[in-house]
Amino acid sequence: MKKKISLRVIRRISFYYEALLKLNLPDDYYISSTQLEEITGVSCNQVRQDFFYLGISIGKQKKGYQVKKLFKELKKILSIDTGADVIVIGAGRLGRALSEYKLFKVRNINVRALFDIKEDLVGHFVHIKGEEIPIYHIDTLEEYLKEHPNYKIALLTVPEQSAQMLLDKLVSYGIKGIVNFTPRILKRPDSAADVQIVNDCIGASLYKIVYQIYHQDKILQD
Amino acid sequence: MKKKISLRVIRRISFYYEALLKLNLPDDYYISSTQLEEITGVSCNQVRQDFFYLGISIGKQKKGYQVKKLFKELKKILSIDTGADVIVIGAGRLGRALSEYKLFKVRNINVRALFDIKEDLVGHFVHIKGEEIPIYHIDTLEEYLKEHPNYKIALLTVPEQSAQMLLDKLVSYGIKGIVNFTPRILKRPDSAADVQIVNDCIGASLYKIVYQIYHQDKILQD
DNA sequence: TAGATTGTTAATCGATTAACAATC
DNA sequence: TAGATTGTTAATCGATTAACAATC
Repeated sequence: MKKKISLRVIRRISFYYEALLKLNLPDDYYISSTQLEEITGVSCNQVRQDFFYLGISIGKQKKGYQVKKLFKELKKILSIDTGADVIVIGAGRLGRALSEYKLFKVRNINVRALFDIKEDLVGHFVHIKGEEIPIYHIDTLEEYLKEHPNYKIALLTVPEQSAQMLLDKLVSYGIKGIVNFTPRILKRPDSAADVQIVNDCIGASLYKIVYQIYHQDKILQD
Repeated sequence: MKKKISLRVIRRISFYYEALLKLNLPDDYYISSTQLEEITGVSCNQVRQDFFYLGISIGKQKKGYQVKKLFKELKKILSIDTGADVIVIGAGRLGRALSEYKLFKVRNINVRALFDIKEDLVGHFVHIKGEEIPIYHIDTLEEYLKEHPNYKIALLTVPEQSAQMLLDKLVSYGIKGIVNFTPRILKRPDSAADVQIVNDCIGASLYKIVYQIYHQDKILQD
């Protein structure tokens, strides 16, 4: 039996980490699950359940969790000290917006290069706080990944027509994790059981809001 | 008791709709839940359960669902004929990327205007297939919403420091649904129980992939 | 008729919430 | 000690999967 980690747990762990970062408390301060509830909106029971599930048992009764220790545990789970290198396939507006996404830096997730097929993008750079991330031609992708065998993760932001083809290529080049931001549901090639693929549905939360606003008549009152 | 609609159901309904659009089948073709499974990856049991839950009972035994009727039902749920008008607060890269997001058009979700505080953005336009969407100064937002009282939904893509302040303003101006794309968890003002707020966590699926790739050692085999 | 597929109910699975003994 | 807070188990809730009678 695989121990499963759900997207929701990881997202909450991110919340705890980011909230803690923002509060900028002294290392030896003790924070309780109730306080974490106040700043993250996640119930204190859920907080403790998450910690229990992930084996974080550093709490002191009557005090809470020492900020220094808690940081260490959260960083471990989120691989923040190791960091992660990612490449972005598709240098359109979405690809570039993701490349400069602020929270990726906080999480030590580093976009190393973008790839596109459009000649007028190739050769340019995306500027991120002093750093310049190059846009390469998609034809050089295989070569690039041979030179950087430790880059394991790709974000896919290409037009949907070429999405599945590029996913298959990425897998054949040795990529192990792909986040699909295209509107098409992509499937993992049968040959690649060890590759993680997540379909990220960008509009989903908006669609829910639209439903709720335009179907209020149908929602019964409590 | 409110009948709750989960984000997941709405997302799957979107999948069915988009898949059907792409296939471009004749109106009188009958598609089965098994076929829907093949093209969307959602199990046929889940498909029928979703239809049952939402009151779609147009199936014919041994045949399936008539494409024309199914389209009609899905459109109704997704408010596609009515459409939805939205505004975008924050005209940075993410705000502009969302404004031109292709699937919003498919869903008849129309971005009508963007708002920003930066003088060098104000007065410009975001170009979307022949349409030009204006970027206005944030100070004109109240006035703008008075002129467009039927615009009920806002996407929030501003820097996190000003996020909660702007959310409160949006609510006070009469906005009824807000999708928060900023990295901060925002809370609904106590006064506004009827306002829908969804926090959209952009990186979450990437974070899950990072976890799985860097913690493979910890995941037990089946 | 025999086979296929729906609509619906029941069973299972997973995630959240509640409860509480332990103890600092 | 009394009060507070953890770690952990149990109860609840919700979502998915499985099953199957109805029937075209």
